[in-house]
Amino acid sequence: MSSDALTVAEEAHEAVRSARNSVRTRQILRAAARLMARDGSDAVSMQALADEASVSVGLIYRYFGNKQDLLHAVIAEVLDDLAARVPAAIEAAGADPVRRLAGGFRAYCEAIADHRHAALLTYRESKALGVEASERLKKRETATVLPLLHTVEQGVAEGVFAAGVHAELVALDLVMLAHAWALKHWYFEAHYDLDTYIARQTAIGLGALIVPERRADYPDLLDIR
Amino acid sequence: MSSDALTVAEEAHEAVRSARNSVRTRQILRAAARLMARDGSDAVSMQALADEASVSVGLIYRYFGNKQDLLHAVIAEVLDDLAARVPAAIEAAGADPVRRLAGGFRAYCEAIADHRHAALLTYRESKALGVEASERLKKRETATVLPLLHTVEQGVAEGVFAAGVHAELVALDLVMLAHAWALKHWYFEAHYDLDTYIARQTAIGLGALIVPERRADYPDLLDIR
Amino acid sequence: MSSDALTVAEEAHEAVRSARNSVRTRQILRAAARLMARDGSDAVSMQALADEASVSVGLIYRYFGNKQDLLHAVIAEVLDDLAARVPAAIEAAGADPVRRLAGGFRAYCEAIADHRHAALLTYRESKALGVEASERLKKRETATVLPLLHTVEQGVAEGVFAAGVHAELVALDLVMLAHAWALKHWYFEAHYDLDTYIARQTAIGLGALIVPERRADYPDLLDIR
Amino acid sequence: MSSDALTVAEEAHEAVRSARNSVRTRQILRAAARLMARDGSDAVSMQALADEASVSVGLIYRYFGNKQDLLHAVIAEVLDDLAARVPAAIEAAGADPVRRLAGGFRAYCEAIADHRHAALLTYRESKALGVEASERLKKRETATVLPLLHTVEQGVAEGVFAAGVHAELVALDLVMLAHAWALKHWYFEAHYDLDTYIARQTAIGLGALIVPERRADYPDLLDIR
DNA sequence: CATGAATGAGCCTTCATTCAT
DNA sequence: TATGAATGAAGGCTCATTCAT
Repeated sequence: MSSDALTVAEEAHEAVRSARNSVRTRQILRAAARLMARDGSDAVSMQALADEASVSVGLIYRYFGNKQDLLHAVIAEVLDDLAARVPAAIEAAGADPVRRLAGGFRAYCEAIADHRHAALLTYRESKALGVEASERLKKRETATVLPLLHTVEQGVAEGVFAAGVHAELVALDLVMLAHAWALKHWYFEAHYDLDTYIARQTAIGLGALIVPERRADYPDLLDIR
Repeated sequence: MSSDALTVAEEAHEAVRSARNSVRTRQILRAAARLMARDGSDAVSMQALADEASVSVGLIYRYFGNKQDLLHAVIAEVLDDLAARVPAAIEAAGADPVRRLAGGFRAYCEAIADHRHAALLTYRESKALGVEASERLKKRETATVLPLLHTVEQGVAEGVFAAGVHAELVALDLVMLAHAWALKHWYFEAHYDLDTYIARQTAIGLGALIVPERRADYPDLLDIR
Repeated sequence: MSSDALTVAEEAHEAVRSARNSVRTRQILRAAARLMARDGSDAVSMQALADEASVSVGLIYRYFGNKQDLLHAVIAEVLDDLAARVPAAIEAAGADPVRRLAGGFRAYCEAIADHRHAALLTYRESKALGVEASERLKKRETATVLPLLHTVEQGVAEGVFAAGVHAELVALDLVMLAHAWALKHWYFEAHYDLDTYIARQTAIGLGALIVPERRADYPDLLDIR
Repeated sequence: MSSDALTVAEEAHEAVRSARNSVRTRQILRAAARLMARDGSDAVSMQALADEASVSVGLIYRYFGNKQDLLHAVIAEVLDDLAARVPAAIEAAGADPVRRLAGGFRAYCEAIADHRHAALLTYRESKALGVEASERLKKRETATVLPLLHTVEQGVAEGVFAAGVHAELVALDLVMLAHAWALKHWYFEAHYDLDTYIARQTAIGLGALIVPERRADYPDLLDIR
C-alpha cells in the first residue's frame, strides 16, 4: 500500500518532470529555430538564444549538450514534420495518383512554409554539424522524397503520367520547388501568397507529367487564371 | 623633358601597380572563393585566407576593406559570370525559343557548376553581408532570371509554349533547378554527371512548356533514354 | 505526560537525525576525499561529488556550507588521524627514544599512506581555502611535528642522539620524508613497498642521529640488507 | 650583391624578430611563473596573466598554444635550471665527494629557492597537464637526482660514505629536502634564512653519510653552532 | 530533509582589425 | 607596398550556488 502510494507519488513526480522537460525543450527549440534560421547558427550567440527563449544559458546546456546538438534538433524537427505530414496527405487524397501527388506536394510546401526559417538551415549549416550528424540528416532528407517518388511511379504505372519521364528527378524537383518557397522567400513574398504559389507550381509540375489525353480530367489543377 | 620622363615613369609605375593590383585582387578573390565557399565565410579566418592566397593579412585589408566586402566580391563574381554567359548562350542558340531556352538553361547550369561552392554562399551568408549589400545582390540575382523569362515569353508568343503557363514562375523554377545542382550536389554527384543532369532537367522543363503538337519537333531535347 | 512523550519522541528524532547526519557527513566526506584528492579540488564539480556520494547537490550544501568548507573538512580529517596515531605509536613503543622515534615515524608514514591522495591536497589547495582556514590548517600541520620533535629532544637528553644535531629540523625532515611517500608516489611505487620505504628511511634518519657508540644496539633498525 | 644585401636584410629582420620573440616569451613566462605558482594554475585566469605580463590575452596564445603549454613551459624552466646548475656546482667543488655533494646540494637548494613558486607547480598540476606532458616532466625531474646520486656512489666507493647506506634513497631525500624549502616555505621563512637552512640540512645529511672516522675532516660542514 | 532545475558570472580561446616597421 | 605582431571584444561552455517543490 505505502509502496503503491510511493510509486504513485513517484510517477506523478516523473510525469511533472517530463512535462516540464518537454515544455523547456519546446521553448528552447522554438527560439533556436527562430533565431538560427533567421541569422544562421553561427551568427546567433547562446546568450541570444537564451534571451529569446527566456531561460538562462546554462539551462540550454542541460537540455542540449551543445550548440551543435541544438542546431541538429532544430533541423530534425522539420524533417520529423515532413515525414509525418506528406505521407498522411497523400493517403488522405484518395486513390488517384494525380490527386495524391498534388496533395503530397501541397503538404510538403505547407510544412516548409511552417518551418520556413528552419528549413534554410539544412542548406547553410552542413559544416556546423559534425560529418556524421550531417550524413544522418541528409539521409533523412532524402527519405522525404520517397512518398512523392512512389506516387509518381504509381501514376506512370497507371498511365496517367508520361512514361518517358524520369520519375526520381521529377520527385526531387518537386521537393526542390517546395524548398524554393523558403530559399527564395525574399522574392516570392512580394509576388505570391502560399496558396497561389502551390497552385501555380502544381499546374507546372503536373503539366510536365500528365499525358495530353488526360489533362481535361483535372481542370481544377491545371487551369490557372 | 624631365616632366615628360617623370610622366612616363609614373605611367609605367601606375601600370605596374595596377597590374599587380589586379593580380593581387584575383589572387585573394580566388582564395576567398575557394575557402569561403567550402567552409562558409564564418568558418574561414582572415589568416587562413591570407595563407591560401600567399599574402599577408594586412594586404587583404588594403584591397578589400573588410571581410564582408570580400565575401561580397566573391558572390558578385558568380553573378558577373551568369550575367555574361546566359545571354550569350541564348543568342548563340539561334532564333527558336525552344533551343534558346535550352541553351540558356544549359549555360546557367554550367555556370553554377563552375562556381558550385561560391553559388552556395548566396544562400548561406545573407546575414554576414550588410542589409544593403544583401539587397543589391538579390537584385542582381533576380536579374539573372530575365534572359530566361524573356525567352519563355517569346516562346509563348510564338505558340510553341503553352499559353496557360505562368512564364515568370517557370523561369524561376528553371533557375532554381540550376541552383539545385549546387544545393543538392551531395546527392546528385552520386547519381548523375552534369550533362545527364542538364539533359534530363531540360526534358522535364520543356515537357511542361511545349504544346503537345510541337513536341515531335524536338526529339533530341525531349526523348531521354 | 504528553509532554514527556513528546520529549521522548523528540529525543528519538534527534538521535535519528544526528545519526543520519553523521552518516551523511561521512558519506560526503569520503566521496570528497576520494575525488578531490585524486583530481584536485578544482577539477571536481559539486555534481560529481554528489554523484559519488549518492546524494543530491543541494544536500552537500546543507552539511557543508560551500566547496571550500568541504575541502577544509577533508584535509582536517587527515590531520585528525595524524594527531591521533603518531602520539599513540610513540607511547606504544616503550621508553627508548630510538624505538619511540622509529615507531612515531612509522605511524606517520602509514597515516600518510592511508590518506595518500588527501595528503596532497595540503600542498595543492592553499588558495582554494580562505587565508584564515589555510593558516589554521598550517598550524595544525605544524603541531603534528611536535611528538617527533619531543622524542628527538628526549634522545638528545639521554645521550643516544648526537648533541650537535638540530632537533627541530630533524623532526621536520622526518615529516617531510613521510610526506614524500605521497608527494613522490609516482616514483616510489615502482621501486619500494611501504614497509621497505619506512625501514630504509628509518635507517637513514637514525644514522644521522644516533651517536656512533650506540649504533650497535640497534642492528634491526640500522642494518638494511 | 643585391641578393647578399637581401640576405643581410633578411637576417637582420629575422634577428629582430627572434629577439622580440624571446623577450615576449620571457615576459610572459615570468608572469606565469609568478602567478601560477602563487595561486595554482587553475586559479589564475589568462586575463590575469596577460595583465601581469603587460600584454594582451591574444598575444599569449601566439607564443604558447594554450594554458597547458604555458604551465608546461614554466615547469620546464625550473628543470632546465636545475639540470644546468647542479652538475656545474658539483664539478666546481673539486674532487672530494663530500665537498662535491655539499656543493651539489647547495646548488639544488638555491635553484629551488630562485624558482620557489614555480617549483611548487610540479606537485600541484599533474592533472592540469596532459598525461604525456606530465610523464615527460617526471622523467626530467627524476634525472635531476642523478648528479647527486653519482656523487654519493663515488663517496661510498672512496670509503668516505658509509657502505651500508642506500645511495639512491639518500639522493632522493636530499632532493626532497631541497624541495622542502619551497613546499614548507611558509614555515621556514619565519625560522631560517636560506643559507642557514642549507648549512643545517647539509650537516644532517652528511651526518647520516660520512663514516665516523672521517667526520673530523669536515668540521666546517658538520659543526653547526 | 532532500532534490535537482535554474541561474549567471567567469573562464579559455578565437579572430577581425589595426598599425608600427 | 607589404608584413605580421598586437589588441581586445565576443563567443561557447562550465559550474558553484540557490531555491521552489
